[in-house]
Parts: sequence; structure tokens; C-alpha cells
Amino acid sequence: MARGSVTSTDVARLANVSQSAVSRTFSPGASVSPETRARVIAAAEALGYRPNVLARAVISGRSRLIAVLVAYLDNRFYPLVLELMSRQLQDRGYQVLLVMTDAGAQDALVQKMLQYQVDGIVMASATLSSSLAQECASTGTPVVLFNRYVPALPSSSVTSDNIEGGRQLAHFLVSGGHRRIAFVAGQEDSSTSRDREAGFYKGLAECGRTIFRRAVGLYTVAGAVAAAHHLFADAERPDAIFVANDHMAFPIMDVLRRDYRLRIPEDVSIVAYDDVPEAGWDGYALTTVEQPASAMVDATVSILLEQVESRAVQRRAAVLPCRLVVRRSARLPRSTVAG
Amino acid sequence: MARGSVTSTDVARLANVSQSAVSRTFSPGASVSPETRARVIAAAEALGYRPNVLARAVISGRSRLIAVLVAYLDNRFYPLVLELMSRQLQDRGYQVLLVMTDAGAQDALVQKMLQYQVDGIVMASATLSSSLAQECASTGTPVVLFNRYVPALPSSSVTSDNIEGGRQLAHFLVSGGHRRIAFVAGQEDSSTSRDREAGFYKGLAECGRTIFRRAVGLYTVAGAVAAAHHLFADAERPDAIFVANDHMAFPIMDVLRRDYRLRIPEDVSIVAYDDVPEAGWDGYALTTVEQPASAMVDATVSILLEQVESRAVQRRAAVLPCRLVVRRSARLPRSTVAG
DNA sequence: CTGAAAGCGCTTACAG
DNA sequence: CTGAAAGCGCTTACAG
Repeated sequence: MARGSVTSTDVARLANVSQSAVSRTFSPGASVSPETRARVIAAAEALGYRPNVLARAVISGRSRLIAVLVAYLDNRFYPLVLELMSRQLQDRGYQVLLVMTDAGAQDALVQKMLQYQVDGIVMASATLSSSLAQECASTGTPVVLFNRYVPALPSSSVTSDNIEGGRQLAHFLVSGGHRRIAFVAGQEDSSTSRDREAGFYKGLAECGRTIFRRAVGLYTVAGAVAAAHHLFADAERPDAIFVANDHMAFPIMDVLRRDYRLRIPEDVSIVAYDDVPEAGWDGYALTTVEQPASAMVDATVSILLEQVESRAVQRRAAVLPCRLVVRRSARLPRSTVAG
Repeated sequence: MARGSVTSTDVARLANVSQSAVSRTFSPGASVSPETRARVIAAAEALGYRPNVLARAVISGRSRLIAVLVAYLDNRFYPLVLELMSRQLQDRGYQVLLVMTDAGAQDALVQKMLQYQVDGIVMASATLSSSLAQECASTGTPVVLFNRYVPALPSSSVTSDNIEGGRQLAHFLVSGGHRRIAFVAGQEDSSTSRDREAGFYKGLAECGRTIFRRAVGLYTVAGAVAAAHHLFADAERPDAIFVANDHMAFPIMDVLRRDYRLRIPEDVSIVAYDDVPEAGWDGYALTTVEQPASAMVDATVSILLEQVESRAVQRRAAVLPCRLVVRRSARLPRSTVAG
């Protein structure tokens, strides 16, 4: 912010109108005569005037700033979502304050955002503690949890139908004739991982099956690699794995091919969740459940802005349908299910 | 921003001190007695007071907001940079305003940022027109161009040594015995693509070679696919390709293997630039030039903040060394170069 | 439609 | 160290 930048008073002086007239000219919907407006605009252009939206925010109580909290950007799903969300927010006249959270410093960061008087908050790939959620609610700042939810929280949430996605994957693997089906979890405390797993077990149960083995990958590459080794340590090995997201599936496929000399899908089938762009790359051709990123972003923005604009915080939950995308990393269902 | 949120006056009343005392308590470095400070803190906690940093910004002329402009987030290099940069900025007490630019609406977006009184601007994967750069300079807002530069502009810039990287790649391919070496450009008007190409030609020339064929990939996946087809349309085909960035190299490798049944690197060698994480995936094992993302971010932040904090805009250019990362997508140099 | 004035929450000389 | 007061740029009743 430049010192000595031009203010509405400077413009008023040059245009020979009151400072209020200048303000009105730049307030959508305020009443100014065409002549006054023209004079003001001309003066503003001459001086290079730009309204200070921070001053406006102090008065109006609306900053038109939306904080988007994200914990990491290495899982490709999140940058894509961030891009879509930012564009949409911008189109609707809001700006995004990007906040990279840390497991530790969450509290301080949320305080900071509230100090910036953000009109709303979306939490993506980051979990909000219940005390913070409470605090946001008490300031009247709407929060929507993106791709996660916390039952105990008063915050809105948008997710895909993780349970149904997991269930479909179970049916797909069972009808593919797999008999030793494993699961690699993400972070144990994340709702996505828990729901995908619950849906998967439900689907297996519907087919009269149970899980063969389970490992935890923490949604990280290193965790995924460790999980793969854990799963294949014994002589009796899985013949299919559902990995809780694509991001972990890629390194797992690398490990299985390189370290265990396994062919995918001939020796072992891999399925996952998200359908990030890399899932379509020939080197992986991952069969996965697509999360409808665009629809999820739409829902998030509309739920959030409705509350921002009505100044009425409320809890809403959107669960969007997902879709199985069949590629080549898993054996295809056979006409008769092996029994 | 909640209406009726608690203000410094409320705190002052409860603590039985002046509003100024409250303000001083929350201004680092202001003089307040320990007793006063304690009373204020206690009252602030009791009321849940949070200083309105927007009001502070209006007065102090510093918003502690840094705008980061980005055109796309699908090339993995950028999300990674964005994460590093945001964390660093946050650690230094700044917040990032994320702005997704469009070829079209750049002007309006820059105006918007300036209205938000951002203290500084970093332009990554987006090009700043010279009139806009001029305008930023005139408001005293420092700008640093990340991974690009525009000679005509008064803005600072941070890049890797694209010329040297291109040059090394040429030597690497020539000593690998390749004879028909092609290049796939990014956007023709980007400094990265131009410099990588210039360095590449320079390296070829040093070996007494010239480019065999050239295509333009526009830094997009679709463009890269088209470029691959263009390069392989004729009977006489390239035996090596330098692709201007990794992001285009992956789809090109897919096309060559799938549509032309070519083996990499036996039939054709592929090298690229960036060293995004996917370059290390076994399915691609891309030989590429690493851009030192972390060092580039460090340089960007320090150049920018130095200017922000000294309120003195100046032009600085940092060119960081890059490094060839040899993997398996290109034939290795032979002891004797074929002549 | 228009201007003078009060006010948003805060910082910052200024006097004590 | 402290408070009263002026002021940052702006919006918004209020009277005309």
C-alpha cells in the first residue's frame, strides 16, 4: 500500500464534488447523477484513483475475503480444487486468502484469518478442531469443510459419496474374481478414509467376503510405500488392493512392479479413489472412483456464499455422487463370479 | 466479519484503561506497563477480542498481504512452489492473496489486488503486461516475476538458469549418440521456453549440430500431444526430443509408446525440464533438469520482502543454478561420441 | 441527487 | 507510561 496514494478526497477536489459523491460513484447501487458520475470518473482516471477496499471493509463489515485452508498441495486433487474454487470465488467478487496449515500452528492461523475479517472459511485437506469451529461460529463466520466432515462440528460440509464409492469398488473387485482383497487406509482420523473403508467392507460383506489384510498409508507417499511392503511381507499375498486415494496408489504400483516384480493387473489388481489426471496416464491406467471436483466446488461455494450473504450461519451437508472409472489396473469382472 | 464484534473500546472499558492503551498492548514495540498490559490481555481474553487488522492496514499503510498470481495449477511445479511460498510468507507474518489469472481478465485482477492494498506481488505462471507493471511500480508496490522475466519491465525476477540447463541437455543428448534431435517449445512468448531453447541450440552448436525438427506444445497437455504427432508425421523421425517442461513430456511419452509403438529410450530419448515429482515415477523415469524450487522461492520471498519492508522498489534479477537429473528416459552418453 | 457530518476500528503524535 | 484527540479512507444516514 503506497503512502500518499490518491484518495477519494483528492478525486472530489479535482471533480469539484463532495467526497461523498466520489464514494457513491464507486458504490454499486448508490444514487449519483450521470453528470456527477462522469465528472468523478474522469477525475479518478486522471489521478489513478483506486478505492481502498480495506477501508470499505472496516465500515461495511464485509471484507469479501474467503480463507481457504489447505494442509498440502502434493496430492493433485487439491491444486485442481483450489484452482476451480478460486476462479469461482473471484467471479463472484470475492478474493481468496490462501492459508497453508500445519498440524501444529492451526490455532494461530485461524486467529490470523479472523483478524483479517474473512467473510467465510473453507477447510480443505485440513481438519478443524472443535474449539476452533466453535470460535468461528461465535464470530458469525461460516465454515464449510471440503472433502471431510466432523459429526461433532456445527460446520457445513461437502463430500463425495465415499461410502458408496467404496462399496462399488468392493463389488467390482469381487466380480473380478479376486479372493485376497486388501485395503490401504489414509489418515485413520480422516472421514474420507474411514467412509471409503466402511463402504468397502460393506460391499465385501454384501458379497459374503471379508477383508484379507489392511495397512495404513497416511495419505503420504512414504506411508504408501511402507504399507505396500507391509501387505506383501508374507508368503500369502493380496491379489487386489483398494488404496484410499490415487496419490498413494501410484507409488504402490511402482513398488509392486519394481520390488516384487508383479504385473498389474495380472498378478495383483489396484483400485483407488479420486481420479486425478495422473490416473489416466498410460503408465498407471488406474481404475478409480472419480470425485466430482467441479460439482464439489460448486456446492462448497454456493453453501458458503449463501451463508455469507445472508449473514446466517447454518449447518448443511452435501454428499455428491461419485462414479467408477474403469481402466486397466484391475482385472475386469467376469460374467460368472468365482465362488 | 461479524457485526457487533468486540472492539478495542469494549476491551478498554472492561479493563478500565483508555482505548489507546488497548491498541498499544497489541502493537509490537509500543510502550505499556506490565500491569496495564496484563489488565488489557485479561479483558481481551474475557471478551474474545481480536484486533481488526484491516483497520490497522488503513492507518499504517501496510496490509501484510502479498498477492500471488498464477495462471494454472495443473503443472505440478506450481502447486509445489505455491505451497513453499505461502508457508514462508506466513512464517514471516504475511498472508497470501491467491489470484488465478486468465489471459483475458488480467487487468481487472491486478486492479482488484491493488484495491486490496497488497504490499507486494509475485507473478508466477502468468505474464504481466508492461502497462500493468508500470502501474504497480507507480503505486510503489514491488513485483517479482517468478520463473519468467520481461526485459522491458522494471520488475524483479527469479528464474533458474534456463540457458545453461538447455545447453547441458544438448551435450547430454549429443554424447548419447543421438543424430536427429528435436525440440518441443512451450508458449512461444515465455522466457522459460525461449531461454531453454536458446541454450539448447547453443549446446548443439558447440557440438557442431543443429536442431532436426521443432514443434510447439504451448505448455499444455493437448498442445504436447499435437506436437508429438507433428514431430512423428514424417518417415524420418527424431531419435531424441527435448520437451520444454516435464508437464508436456509425460503425455508425449504416452503418445510415442501407445500410438507409435516406440520404446523409450531404445527408439527415442526424451529429456525435459523441471523435475516435478512425477518425473521420478517408474512409469516415466524422466531425465530432466531440476529447477531448484526451494531456492527460487527463498530468493523470491527475500527480494520481495526486502523491498516491501524498505518501501524501496528496485529491480533485481536472481538466476539460480539448475542440475541435470539422469534417469532412464534417455540413452546414456557413450564413451566415444559418434561422429 | 447532493453535501456536511458522524462514524467504522484502529494508530499515532502530543502533552502530561 | 498514559489518555484525549486527531486522523487513516471510507460509508451512510440525514437534511435539503
